[in-house]
Amino acid sequence: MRTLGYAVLSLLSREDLSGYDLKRWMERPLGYFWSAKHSQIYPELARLEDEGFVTHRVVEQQGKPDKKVFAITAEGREALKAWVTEPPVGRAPRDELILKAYSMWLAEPGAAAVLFEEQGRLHEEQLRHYKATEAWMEENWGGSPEKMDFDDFASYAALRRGIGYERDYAEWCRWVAAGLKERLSG
Amino acid sequence: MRTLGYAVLSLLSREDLSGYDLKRWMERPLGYFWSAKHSQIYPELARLEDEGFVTHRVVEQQGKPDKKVFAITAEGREALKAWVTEPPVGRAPRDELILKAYSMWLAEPGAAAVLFEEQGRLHEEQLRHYKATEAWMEENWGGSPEKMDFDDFASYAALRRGIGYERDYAEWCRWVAAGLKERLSG
DNA sequence: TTTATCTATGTCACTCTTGACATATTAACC
DNA sequence: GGTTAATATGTCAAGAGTGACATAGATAAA
Repeated sequence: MRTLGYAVLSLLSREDLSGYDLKRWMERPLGYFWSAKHSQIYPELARLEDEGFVTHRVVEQQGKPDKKVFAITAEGREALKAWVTEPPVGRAPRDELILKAYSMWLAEPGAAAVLFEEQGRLHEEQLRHYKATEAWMEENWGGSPEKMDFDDFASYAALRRGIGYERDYAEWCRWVAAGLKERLSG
Repeated sequence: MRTLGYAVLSLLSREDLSGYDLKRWMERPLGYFWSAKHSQIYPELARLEDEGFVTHRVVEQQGKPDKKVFAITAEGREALKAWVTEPPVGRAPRDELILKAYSMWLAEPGAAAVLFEEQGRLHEEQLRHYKATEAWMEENWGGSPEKMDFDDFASYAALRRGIGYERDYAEWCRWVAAGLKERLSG
């Protein structure tokens, strides 16, 4: 099975969801580390159902169209559990901003500094958002990681990676921008 | 043009290279932040030549097959320069290990701890490699970033992002593993 | 002499992913 | 009554990327 299938199962292992619900989780917050569009999700759900990893029931709603709510099966949960402790398949890292940094010597230092300051602000903004979520989790999930339920700790751990990433990325952007500004005057 | 084209131009802006040379740069060190296989590189070179961004000449070698050495054109250099200060196109981040962390509550804490310790070691190893390169650069390129040539500073900046990334990633892996071990005993 | 390896260049089928197209229900607003 | 937006589910064409296939010159080792 491909990683997308496990991403879907990882959400369904916590809660029954429709394709539309999954689409929104794949935007935020799961999308912060694994994203997919609805054009991938609906065919993937059909495959997972073919393979016996999920089932669905149609739910009628008032004020909204009917929906198909998917649930993970015992086989699905077993497959997901087995996958969790397998080493991840190595993906080629691709970061366009680092590539731009590698070529920034061709550009005007001032124009490049603007870019890295802008990007730094974007990462700082994302960091603030993550920090607010972290504070909410710590308040509502027992104060410290050791006291959290295991599933809450798993969510908290994923968030902590996001915090580290954005903090470090923002700092690097500021450092690059500062280095560029030195080349402006002296 | 797609990012792959600019990755190729970014290498050719520093040095004339054959498709085979580019392939090796795309493994290491450029591959640390933008990678491509030779099956992508050769067609891309043909496209770049069609568009007038590169030219090539055939070079005969002793003891090796002939090669086509590519050089960036003035148009290619201009296109690359303009691209450098444009904001990067947002790519969907995908990190399978964070997805595994998000689902680790389904697994045995001990088995999951083994995974995160393993992955932590891999990131520490990459970090050591980067740190050795950093030391080499500082020794050979003037001691500190401000004293470096602009193109050397650009390479150094790209490396510094890698160092921050691996350091922070390794630390997160150790932190997750420690949290999992607590759930083993108490 | 055969085999393996490195250099060197290319093509092709397949998978993954995206963006556009397509349709339908219901609510809210003008 | 018409428009817009949110909910809800799907398909399809195209692009990006990988792995396998293919060929070939030259060296070195067995």
